[in-house]
Amino acid sequence: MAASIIDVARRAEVSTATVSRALRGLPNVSEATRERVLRAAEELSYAVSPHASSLASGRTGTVGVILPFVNRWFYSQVVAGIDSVLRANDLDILLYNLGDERVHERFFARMPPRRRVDALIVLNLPLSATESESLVSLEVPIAVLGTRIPGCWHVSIDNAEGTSTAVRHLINLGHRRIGMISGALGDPRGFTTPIVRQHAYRTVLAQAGIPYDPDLEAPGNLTIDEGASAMAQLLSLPDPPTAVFAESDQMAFGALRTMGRMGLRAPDDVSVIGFDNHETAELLDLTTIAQPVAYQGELLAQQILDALSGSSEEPAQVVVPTRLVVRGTTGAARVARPRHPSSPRPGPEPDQHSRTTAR
Amino acid sequence: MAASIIDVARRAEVSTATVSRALRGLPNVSEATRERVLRAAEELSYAVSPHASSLASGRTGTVGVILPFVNRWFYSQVVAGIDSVLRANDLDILLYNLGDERVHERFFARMPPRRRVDALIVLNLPLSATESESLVSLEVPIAVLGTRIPGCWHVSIDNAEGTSTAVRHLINLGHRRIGMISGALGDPRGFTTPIVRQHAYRTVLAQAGIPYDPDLEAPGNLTIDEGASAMAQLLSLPDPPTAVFAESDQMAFGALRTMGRMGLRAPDDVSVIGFDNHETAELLDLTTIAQPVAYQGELLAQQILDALSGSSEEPAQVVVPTRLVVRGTTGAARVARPRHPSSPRPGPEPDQHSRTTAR
DNA sequence: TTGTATGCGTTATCAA
DNA sequence: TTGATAACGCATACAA
Repeated sequence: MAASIIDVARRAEVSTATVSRALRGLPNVSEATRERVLRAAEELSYAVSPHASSLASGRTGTVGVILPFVNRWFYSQVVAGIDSVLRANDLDILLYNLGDERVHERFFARMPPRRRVDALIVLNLPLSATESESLVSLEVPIAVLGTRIPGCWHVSIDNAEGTSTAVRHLINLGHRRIGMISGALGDPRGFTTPIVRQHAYRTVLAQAGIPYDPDLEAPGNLTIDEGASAMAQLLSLPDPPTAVFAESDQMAFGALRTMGRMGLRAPDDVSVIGFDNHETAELLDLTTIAQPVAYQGELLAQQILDALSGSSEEPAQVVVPTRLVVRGTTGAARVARPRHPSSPRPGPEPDQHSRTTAR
Repeated sequence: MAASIIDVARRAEVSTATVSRALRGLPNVSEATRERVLRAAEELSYAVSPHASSLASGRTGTVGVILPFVNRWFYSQVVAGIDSVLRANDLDILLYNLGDERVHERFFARMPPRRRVDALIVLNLPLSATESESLVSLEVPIAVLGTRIPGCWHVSIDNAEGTSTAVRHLINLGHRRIGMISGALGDPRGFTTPIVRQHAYRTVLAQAGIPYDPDLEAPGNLTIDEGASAMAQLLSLPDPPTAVFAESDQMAFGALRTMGRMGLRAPDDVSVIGFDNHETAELLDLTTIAQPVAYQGELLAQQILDALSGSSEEPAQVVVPTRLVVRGTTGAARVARPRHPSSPRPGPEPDQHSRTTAR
C-alpha cells in the first residue's frame, strides 16, 4: 500500500496538517520542520492522492478539452498548443471527443466533467442554447474557440476577413468566375464557421459587382475526398470557375487531386486558394489563408490560467489575425479562355448568367 | 451547492447505501426503491462526485495516455482509435504529452498518473529501465504501442517485415542503388523503430547482394523539412540513388518536394516509397507501406478493457500486419542512367563502390 | 432487500 | 508556528 499523509506525519513527528502545509509550500512553516517533512516524504516515496486532495480542496488540477475531432490536423495542433501551456502549470488535460453524435448527446446528458475539472476549453463545437447553459452551470471558467458562449472567454480568427482576403486575392488576379468549396454546411450540429465564410464570399463578390451564382458553391465537408468531389462538380459546370476558394486546405488538396486527374493544372487552368496553412500546403505549393493554429490553443490555455488565478475580472475576447500566403496555385486569370471566349469585363454579365441568378 | 448522495437519500427516504446501489445498477435493489431513487436523483439533478467515488472505491474511470507528440498525424489517429473504444466504455482519457524533454523528466520524477488512472497506454515512447519500472510500479494494467515493457500488453507492427517489403519492392523494380531516409535515429530518447528499420534495410540489401554504402543512409527525423534535406543530401552524392525508402510518409513528402525543386520527377528520375499510408499519401500518389493506425489504438484500448475486466490472465501481444500500397512514385529502374552508364548487374560492384564499403 | 457505520486521504478551520 | 478535527462525498463490509 502506498504511504499516506499520516505515515509521513508520524515519521516527521508532526501533524498531518503540517505535512500538508509543508508539502504544498505554504507559509507559516518553519524551515526546520519543512525539511523534516520533505525528507520523510522522500523516504516513504510519498505522493498525495489527487482524489483525496480534490475532494478536500475542491480543486482538480485538470482542464477538460471538448472537441469534435481529435484526429484532424487543426485540432491536434490546437491541443498541442493548449497542452504546452497547461503542462507548464501542472494542469492535466482530460479529453472529451464529441465527434460521434451519440457521444455528444450522452455527454450533455451526463456531463462527465462535472466536478471533475477546474475549467473547460471548447473547440469549435456548435452548441445549442441548453447545451451551452449546461456547461456554464458547471460554474468553472470556460474558454471557447471559434463559436460564442455568453459570459465565456473567447479566441477566434476573423473568418469574414480571412475569406474576404482570399476571394479578393482571386478577384485582383482578374478572376470573375470564382467558385467556393464550403465545409460542413450540412452538418446537423450547425457549425457556424462555414456560414460566416459563405456569407463573406458572397458579400465580396457582390461588392465587386460579380453576379451571384449558386452553382459555383459546392459543399465539401472539410475532407480531402469531399473537396475532390466538390471540385469535380464545379468543373463539370457548363461554365466552370476559373478560380476556386476552398474553405480548408484539406478540401483544396482534394480539389487539386481532381484537377490532376482531369489533366488540369493550377493556376494555369484553375486557380485554387485554401484556408488554414496546413502543414502540407507548402508542400503542394498551395496559396492559402494562414491562421496561427497552435497559438490559438496557447491563448485559450492562457485565458484559463488568467481566469483560474482570478487576475482578470472580465472574460477577454481575442481575435487573432489571418494572413494571405501566396504560393503557386493562384495566378492571373487568362484573358481568353477556351470555353468562355469573351474577355473578362467589369460589371455583371446578365445574359450569360440569367439562368442561375433567376433561381 | 450541488446535491449530494445524502440529499438524494433523504428525498427518496432510503439510506445512502441504497442510493449508491440503485444508481450504479447493482442487484439486490427492489424495482420500486430503485425507481424512487432514480426519480429523486433526477429531481435534484444529482451527479456523483467522481473524486469521492474514486477515493472510496479506488477506481478512477480514467486511462492515462502517454505519448511523445499530440500534433502529429500518426499519434492523433491512434488517440482517436483509443478514444472511440474507451469512450464507449465510459472511460476518460487523461493526456500526458511528453514531447518536451523537461516535461518527460518531470513526469517521471513526479509520476502524475499515480493513483489517478485505472490503466496506462504508452505510445511509442522509448523508456529507460527505471522509467519502465516506475510505470509498472503504479500497479495498473499497461498497454504499449511499438516498444516493449516486460509484463505489459503490446501492440505493434512488424517493422522489419514492413521495411523489407518496401526495399524488396524497389529491388524487384530493378533498383540497386537504394537510399534510405531514416527517422529520429539521433534522438537522445532512443526510439527503437528507426533502428529496427535501418537494420532491416541493410539486411535486405545484403541478401540481394547489394554492397553496403553508408552514404546512402540519410537521417531525416520524421518531418517534412528534414526529409527534404535528407533527399537533397542523397541527390548530391557523386552516384545518387535511383530509389529511396523513406521511413515515414512525411519524410517522403519532403523528398518529393526536393525532387520537384530540382526538376526531378518520381518515378522517372528517382523512385520513392514511404511508410504509414498517411492521409496525404494518396493525394501525392505515393507508394508506401500501409499500417492500420487508428486500429492499433483500438486494439490498445481493447487490451486495457480486457485487463480491467480481468477476463484475460496473460497480457497479450498483438502484431498487426502492414501492406504494400503501390502507387505512382515507384517504377522500374531505367536500364541506362546518365551518370551511371553501366547497366545494373547482379552481385556487388567492388570497383565502383570500394570507397564507401571500405569505410 | 435495506440500513449502519466505517474508511478512503486530504484540506481547511479553528484553537492553542 | 503547530495541532486537533471536522468536512469532502461516496463505497462497502457487516448487520439486520
